[in-house]
Amino acid sequence: MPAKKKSHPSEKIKALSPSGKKDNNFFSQVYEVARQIPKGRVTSYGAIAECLGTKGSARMVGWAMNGAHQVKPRVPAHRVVNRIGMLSGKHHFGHPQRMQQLLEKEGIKVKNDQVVDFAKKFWKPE
DNA sequence: AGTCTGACTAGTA
DNA sequence: CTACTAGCCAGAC
Repeated sequence: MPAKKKSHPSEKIKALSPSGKKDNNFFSQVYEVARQIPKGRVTSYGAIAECLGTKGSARMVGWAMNGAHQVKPRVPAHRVVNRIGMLSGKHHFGHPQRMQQLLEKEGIKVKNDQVVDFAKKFWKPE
């Protein structure tokens, strides 16, 4: 029975220790940047990673996003897509169409799992 | 302790 | 254009 148990990184976040954990710091940074994404804009994992100084570790950003669903304050993970504007993370939402719906609700047009005018909607973190 | 996977990206063939 | 590889780093087994 091929049942791969995918643990969510958020478990760690939820049980974060105020004492200080470096992994938690990285996650927090990702969330912080993600929250700065203006409504109606999107960004890419690589952009966030670069902003954090960990360019090349875009995977870690995606991994951090995996736990963003239950992090408080809420993180607009739906505004984060891959470099070509594709909703690569839609499968990680409650429903695969949830992400697209959230984006369209904010004025982002999505077609075929891709953000329309991605270059115009793209927002680069500071 | 070694191996595999992953919401990524850039480069090469 | 597509296919594959390497780098990245944390977590699960």
